[in-house]
Amino acid sequence: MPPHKKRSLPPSAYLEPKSHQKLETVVLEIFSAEDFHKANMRTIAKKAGVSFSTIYKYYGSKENLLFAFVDKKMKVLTERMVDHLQGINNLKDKLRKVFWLQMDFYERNPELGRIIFMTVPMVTWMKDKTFKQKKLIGIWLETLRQGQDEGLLNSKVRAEDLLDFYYGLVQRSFFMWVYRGQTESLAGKASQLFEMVWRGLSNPELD
Amino acid sequence: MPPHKKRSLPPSAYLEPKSHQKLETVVLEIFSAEDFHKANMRTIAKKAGVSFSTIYKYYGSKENLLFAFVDKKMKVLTERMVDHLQGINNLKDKLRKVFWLQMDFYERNPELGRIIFMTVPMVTWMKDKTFKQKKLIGIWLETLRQGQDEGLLNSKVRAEDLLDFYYGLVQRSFFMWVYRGQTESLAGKASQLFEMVWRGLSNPELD
Amino acid sequence: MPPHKKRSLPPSAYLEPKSHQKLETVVLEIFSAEDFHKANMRTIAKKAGVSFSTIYKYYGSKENLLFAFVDKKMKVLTERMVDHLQGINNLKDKLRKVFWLQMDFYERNPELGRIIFMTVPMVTWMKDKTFKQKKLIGIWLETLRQGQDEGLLNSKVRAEDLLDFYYGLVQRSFFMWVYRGQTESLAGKASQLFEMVWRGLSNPELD
Amino acid sequence: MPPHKKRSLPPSAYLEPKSHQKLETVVLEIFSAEDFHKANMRTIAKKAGVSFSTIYKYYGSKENLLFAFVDKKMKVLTERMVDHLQGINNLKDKLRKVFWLQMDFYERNPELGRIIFMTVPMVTWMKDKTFKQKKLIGIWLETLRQGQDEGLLNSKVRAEDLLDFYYGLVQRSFFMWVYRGQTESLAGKASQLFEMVWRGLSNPELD
DNA sequence: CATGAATGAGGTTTCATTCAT
DNA sequence: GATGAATGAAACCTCATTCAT
Repeated sequence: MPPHKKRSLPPSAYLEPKSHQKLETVVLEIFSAEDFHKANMRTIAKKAGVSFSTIYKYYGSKENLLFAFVDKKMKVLTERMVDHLQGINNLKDKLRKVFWLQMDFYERNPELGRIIFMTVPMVTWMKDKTFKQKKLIGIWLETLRQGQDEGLLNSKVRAEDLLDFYYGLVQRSFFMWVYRGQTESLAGKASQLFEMVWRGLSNPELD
Repeated sequence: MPPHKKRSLPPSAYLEPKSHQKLETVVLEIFSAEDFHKANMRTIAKKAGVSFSTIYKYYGSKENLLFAFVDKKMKVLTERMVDHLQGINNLKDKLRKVFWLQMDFYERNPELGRIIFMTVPMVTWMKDKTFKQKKLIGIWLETLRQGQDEGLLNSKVRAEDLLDFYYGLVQRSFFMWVYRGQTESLAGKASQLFEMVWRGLSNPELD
Repeated sequence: MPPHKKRSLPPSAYLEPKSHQKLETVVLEIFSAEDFHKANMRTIAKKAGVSFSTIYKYYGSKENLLFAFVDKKMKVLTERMVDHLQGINNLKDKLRKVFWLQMDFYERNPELGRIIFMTVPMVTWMKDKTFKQKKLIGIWLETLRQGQDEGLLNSKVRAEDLLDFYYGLVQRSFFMWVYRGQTESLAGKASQLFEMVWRGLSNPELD
Repeated sequence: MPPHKKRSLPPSAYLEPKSHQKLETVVLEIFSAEDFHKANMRTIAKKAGVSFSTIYKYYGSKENLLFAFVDKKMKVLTERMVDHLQGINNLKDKLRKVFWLQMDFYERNPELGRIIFMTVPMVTWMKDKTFKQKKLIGIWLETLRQGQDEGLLNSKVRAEDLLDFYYGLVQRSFFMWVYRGQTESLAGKASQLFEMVWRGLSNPELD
């Protein structure tokens, strides 16, 4: 029984672990190198040593194939973020940590970042269920709203706008880091960049 | 003499104005609706009432076709931004104006925004010559550096990072505005959002 | 493994026998009906019930497609001619037999004759490897030279000219038979026409 | 009034004599070099220094353009043949002369021969009105029939078959002369080749 | 009337996806 | 269940021919 959309099964059920592992490497490599639509399924299959019919059996389509592996990788980051966002003590410290977490993660997984922010059109990406990140977003919004309620964060805009403010910088920073040649460390700049976001987010009346 | 790659000629020299106009509408419509690679050249030709061959004669490829019209539209925004950035008096007012300019522009040209930020992979877009925007970026950086020198803006990060901060919000705001259904006015929120950016950009020691 | 240019494999290895068979019929039908360049690949694919891409995968080009089938058909005639030309006993009887063979073959395969002599420019046909027919021509020349040596055939011209004399009639007869509406039997006239060729070929001093 | 199909007007009425002359050279050169369908109208126009729209105005189509010039050139040969065929005294001498005439003509106008026998599919050529050569063929057949009636020529076949016999050799000889590299003189071999045709044509009972 | 521009058709190529073994 | 073959769609490209100025 080919799993197709049943991605709730443990990954090991998908393919032989070896092929699965090889495929992961190849998928991230190929999709991060060029436009989504320039990536070639036959090349992927060949490089991974799996017949492309098998890939179709397990993943159903090019998009699903990509998303399966992106989702898997993103879960790691997402879970770490969830951990840090929940059970807030000091809001600023938490947000700083989460910001650094992301910068560090994309710096160490630049293929992931390239795929999410550069080679796959947002519009394609939006169709994937993982995009919504309901749980994560929920926690974010709750956290930010709490910050607003406590008078720590700017209340003149909706919590969603605060989130956009935050994520806009994450995305742009990664993108320009790649564009400018990945010279300095992304995570290294996280602290200073975060200070800027924080000032943007925080309640102006506190000053 | 079809211009092919000689895009230095005035746009009116490309095709008969009528066809050119029709093509513009259709190109923006089609490419903003879906992924770049799902747009169909034959459909575009048919809808625009221009022959398939003529399009290839003038634009040479799918990418060129899209970029020709995107570039043209972007010039309008770009020039307005250049105007407002140059000859700064009050830095904050200028940046606020430019921020509003962009929000307003994308709100009134959502197809443009969708193309740039959503349907075309960044990586494709980066290859287009318009992407670099040397002049505009130059003015931005100069402006921001001047602000840093005058102690108005945060000097702990490079001017480039300030720019990323600014543009990250522009892009994310537009994207989420579309994602959330384009209900409220983008330009309407510009003022409040700008206050946030400004706080992020400005010199923390001034408080 | 599609054979591409490896036409040394047995024909049955090319495509599924059924498609191959259907394609053969359609190719001969379409290319014999009109100019080579008026034959439409898409129509051929549709008529043969084989996909366009499959044809290109196996044959690579319009010319290859045509020649693959022409070559195949010609082999039958060629082999029969080789059989009859080798091991000569009575020269005249042999040549008569071979002449009849060709007339009969083209009468029963008029599409073949139309393709070779009428719809495809000689110049195109000459580029095909089958055109040279090294083996067949070799045997012909040897045969004719032997006839010259034995004093049976005219020795005032080269064996090549004798061959031209012979083949000129074959081609012209077929062509005019078609042009005049394919009314009488071609093979039926073979005997009398051959007597003329023979008189042309034979040693005038024998009379 | 563009002449289009009114090719009865004197050639000088077609285009300015200079362009006309230039066009003739170019047309023969280009169409003799390659397949009819590989000849490019734009190249022809460019080489001849005439706009291709003008060519279309005067000739209406690629085929007409070619045939106009081929017809013109062929008329010279045809008229000479007519002269020699009419008013026969000694049949054999006349046919020999006509045979030589053709060989010599094609040897000195190889582009013509290439066009007629090699680069244009017979089937295309047949559609041109010049192909029929009613007058010439009429005289030929009359001549041959008279020869049959006088007991000089073989009466077992139709006069048409005698003609095929004759023309088959002309065509094949030219073709193979080109194929073999145009080394020896075509006209030089005419005499000996004619002896062969004559023996083929002539009444076997005379021997 | 002569011309450059536009058109439509069709060859070629590359893929994602489906089919049949 | 895994695979190679087949399919269909669409980009790309070149022309003969027609159109509009």
